[in-house]
Amino acid sequence: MRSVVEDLTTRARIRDVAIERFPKDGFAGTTVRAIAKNAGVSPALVLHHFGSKEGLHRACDEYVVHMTMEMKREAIETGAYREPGAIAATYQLAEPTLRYLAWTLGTGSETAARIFAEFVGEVTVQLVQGKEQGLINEYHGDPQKQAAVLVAMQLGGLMLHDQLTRALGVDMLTAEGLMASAPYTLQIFSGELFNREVMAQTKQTIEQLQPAPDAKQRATK
Amino acid sequence: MRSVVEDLTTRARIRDVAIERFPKDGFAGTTVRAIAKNAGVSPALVLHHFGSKEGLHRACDEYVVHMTMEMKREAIETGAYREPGAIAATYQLAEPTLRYLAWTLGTGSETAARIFAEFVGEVTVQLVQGKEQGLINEYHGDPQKQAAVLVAMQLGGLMLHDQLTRALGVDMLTAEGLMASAPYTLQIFSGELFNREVMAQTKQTIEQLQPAPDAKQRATK
DNA sequence: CAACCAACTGAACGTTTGTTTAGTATTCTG
DNA sequence: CAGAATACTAAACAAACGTTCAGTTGGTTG
Repeated sequence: MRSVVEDLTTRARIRDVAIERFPKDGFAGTTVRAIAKNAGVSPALVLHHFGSKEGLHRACDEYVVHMTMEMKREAIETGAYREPGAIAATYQLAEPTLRYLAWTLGTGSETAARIFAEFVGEVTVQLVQGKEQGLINEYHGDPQKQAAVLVAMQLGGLMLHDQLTRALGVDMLTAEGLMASAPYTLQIFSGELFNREVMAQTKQTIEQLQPAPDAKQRATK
Repeated sequence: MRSVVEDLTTRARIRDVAIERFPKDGFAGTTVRAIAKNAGVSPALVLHHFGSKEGLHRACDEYVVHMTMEMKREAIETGAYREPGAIAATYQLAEPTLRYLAWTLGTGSETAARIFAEFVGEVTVQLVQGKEQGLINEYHGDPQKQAAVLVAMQLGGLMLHDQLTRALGVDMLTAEGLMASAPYTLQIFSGELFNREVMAQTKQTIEQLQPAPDAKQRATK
């Protein structure tokens, strides 16, 4: 909606400050006055540009969603990412944007649902297409559900970036951090971590405990 | 610290209301008055019991951490959980407790770090011991780092419970939800999802791009 | 029964909150 | 260069905030 050219305006500066502060102190915990002070303007100007504090929140959401989609689209076009997919590309976003993204996902807001659904949709396509191309062996059950579980796993690393950064000793919001964690992720995904027999047995046990996918509406115990 | 017996007091009721509201509206977004109203007491009583709003926050943290550790200890003693470990047992906690846990993990607080480290510590032991017992084939590099990545993945499902609940059609904060997602998780962990050759190639590419684990302190780019 | 202590409330406190309003610079437009 | 729109501020507003304080209740103890 807003072009990149006019994106260095005072309005943009205010928004960028908000994007930085909201994840840190929460929405209610971030005051309009604090944002204004950080942006070097009066509190009234913040509301002049965004109507209300909630309006500023919406503008931040929109911007971050826009940037995320843009980054993914670009990554897909240039092919500059590898399996398991779209999320890896996200890490090319600026750090505050990533922090905001992780924060939003945890709020359970409508924006969070939108972003999650977007990721799931894309990974679903990658699963189905990948299967045809031989990149994917076999997904369990519904590809959309398989994608959702996969996306949740990947985003877990994003949402817990602070903890992972400490554990791995590399900033997880940078490409370097993603690279550092990738071998560990791949070790898990490759099936080389857990013993095959134990897993197969566990899988069988779980599937026996569960009703068949068709048999719905059973009385609870 | 506090026994289970005296845990149905007014004090406990106030704390339980706080545990329910903090994840929903955030710390700053939850008012002492709202908590008092929900607990059916005066705002002054909240501060009488907990000293301050921040004191209430600490009490909630302590309680949830205590319950989490207790649940894990019990699960380990009875052996009532399977790989990949300690996190699965956590799902036996009450739903508000789980929501609070997920929220805290996202705040990056000291409590979050404590809980994460606790999980990582336990999973690390499981990895090392599991390898001796043949349950674990081979972890990549440092077992603690491998555990951290594993824990982050698993907790991703917890933190994104709202989204996963929608995607899978089962409440992810119940044992039923965990069971429903398990086959999808296992499909990923078993190595049956992604093509082996593609993964091996990706792994090799990444390891080539990275310096050897020993060679530290290289100039950036 | 007196003395005490913890549980609990109503009312008020000073502060901070988001927002409004009236007005001043600055920039665009014909 | 007049005029209109836009960018921006200082000051003030009512509402809501966390917290305090003085006081009441109800059970326990000597």
